[in-house]
Amino acid sequence: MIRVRFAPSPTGYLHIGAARTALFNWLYARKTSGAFLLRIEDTDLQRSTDESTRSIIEGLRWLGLDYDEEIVFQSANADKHRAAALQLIEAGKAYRDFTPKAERADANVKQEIAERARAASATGADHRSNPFRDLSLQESAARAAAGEPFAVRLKVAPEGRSTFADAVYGAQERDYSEIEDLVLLRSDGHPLYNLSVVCDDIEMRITDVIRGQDHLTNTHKQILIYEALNAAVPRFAHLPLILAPGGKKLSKRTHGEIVSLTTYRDAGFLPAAFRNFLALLGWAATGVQSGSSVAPGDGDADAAHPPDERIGEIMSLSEMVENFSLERIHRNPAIFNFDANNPKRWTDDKLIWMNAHYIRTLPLEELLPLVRAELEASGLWREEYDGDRRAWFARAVDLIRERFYTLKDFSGQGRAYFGDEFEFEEAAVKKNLRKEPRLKELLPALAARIEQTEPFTLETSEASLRAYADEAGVKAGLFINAARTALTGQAVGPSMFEVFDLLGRDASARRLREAARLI
RNA sequence: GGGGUGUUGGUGGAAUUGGUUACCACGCCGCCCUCUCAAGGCGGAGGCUACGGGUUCGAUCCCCGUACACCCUACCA
Repeated sequence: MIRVRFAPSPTGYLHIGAARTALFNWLYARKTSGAFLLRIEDTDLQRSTDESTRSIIEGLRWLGLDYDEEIVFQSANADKHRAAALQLIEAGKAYRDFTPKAERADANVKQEIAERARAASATGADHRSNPFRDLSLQESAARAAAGEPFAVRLKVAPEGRSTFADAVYGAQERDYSEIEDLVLLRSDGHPLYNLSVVCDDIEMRITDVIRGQDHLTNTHKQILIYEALNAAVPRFAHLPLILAPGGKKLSKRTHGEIVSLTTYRDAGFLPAAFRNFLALLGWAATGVQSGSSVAPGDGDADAAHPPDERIGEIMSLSEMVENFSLERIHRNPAIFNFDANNPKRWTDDKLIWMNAHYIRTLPLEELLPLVRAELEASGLWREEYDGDRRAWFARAVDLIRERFYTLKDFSGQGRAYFGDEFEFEEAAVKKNLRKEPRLKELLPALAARIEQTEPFTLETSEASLRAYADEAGVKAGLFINAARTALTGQAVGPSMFEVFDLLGRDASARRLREAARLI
């Protein structure tokens, strides 16, 4: 059985790239009827926080990615990792390195690495020239027993090469001479990343490791550890990275909240929409695109892919699962567009479009609870929306959702539909009310007509308004636009008579009168 | 310094294991619809498939080189 895992380190919020890795692991598990496990890699005690762990779990729940089995906390396995390292020493596959630990500042590691490499090539030193590499086991054990601190390094063979077939990137190989004797255990006894990952993956019986491409070259080192431990090597699939605009690495540090999953949740994105968008970063469901190569009148040619069976970009979770395959993941990095300085289009255009698409096409029953949550959060929710006015609420949401991009719009632009306290947009007041001074008298008169309209429906409200426009000698459009601003505070919105009908006679008339005061 | 991976219009992707005018979505522009704005429908602009060679009757697709980007190279993860 296929077993995959998502293994984030809880050192901050869950970001976009990690979320996609989780999604792909989940899709693969569900597609293959395998297991999707969650492991929190909290070995870096300095940086790991419970809050991050909670946000990761919340993020997965928000995305609808349920995990099987108990969460594994890597820190709980540290003793096992240490034991594994010590066992490798006994087996002669690792050695104690008594070289004093070199202190280095995080800031210039890259530079230091390059300098060290240059120096090494100048002196002819290679990765196997560690003086403690061939120390006898007895002497090594004796020095350790005497209390001398040591790190544990894996003994990498001087000759040969490591190879593996990546499900995405294909055949990979790396000469052993490129790989140093990697440290398994720090001199303070703390197990290091590569060891911990391998030990845990073995213990969790992971069959397929699906993770970011940034680990592609690390994989060779991990394979060496698997081999030293005599464990079966899993299959690997590396995912192309998601980059920031300009091809830069996505980073919490430089890009901040804008790459955090919670930002999108809090900004009113739908999990289904966000998931769909993420799935398209680095993966295409199929080569068959809706609308492509359709020969009109040639029914047979298209029989293999009837229009409704073609896979477009909009996919439900089950469609994603159905169509998912590692083979269709491609190799080049994807850029996730965002611009913190552009309030209107602060994140990827396609993501915004997709969210709007979901808002307007989701079955109403699925959207309603999401809108309810938004209204509750902004104090606009009323219990009657779930009781007497349930049908009204559904109709209101259905009417206004067409123009909305995020759930936030229901409490923002949509505010006037759910209560009397709303703001007037200055531009709308200017354009639709103040531009025609006569409206100061006409609006209350129109309100009176509205009040006399019986019954008050979509049709009768329109008839009344148009009739009064004729009498007053103005265009109906003047009243319609003025009414839109009077009733909703805005210059844009649904068909005005729908709004009259929805808000009802009394509220409509009242707001028309009140708006006259703004002129 | 070394190694790895990648490069299709602004963005995400497609192109049936080389085969006609490189396709779709988002974005952009225009038209239609119209009480506004969206949505929807229709149409358009935008690419010498990073660049330079090679193989081939033919290359987005295969090979080599260059450039650029990213990743790894740490007693970080």
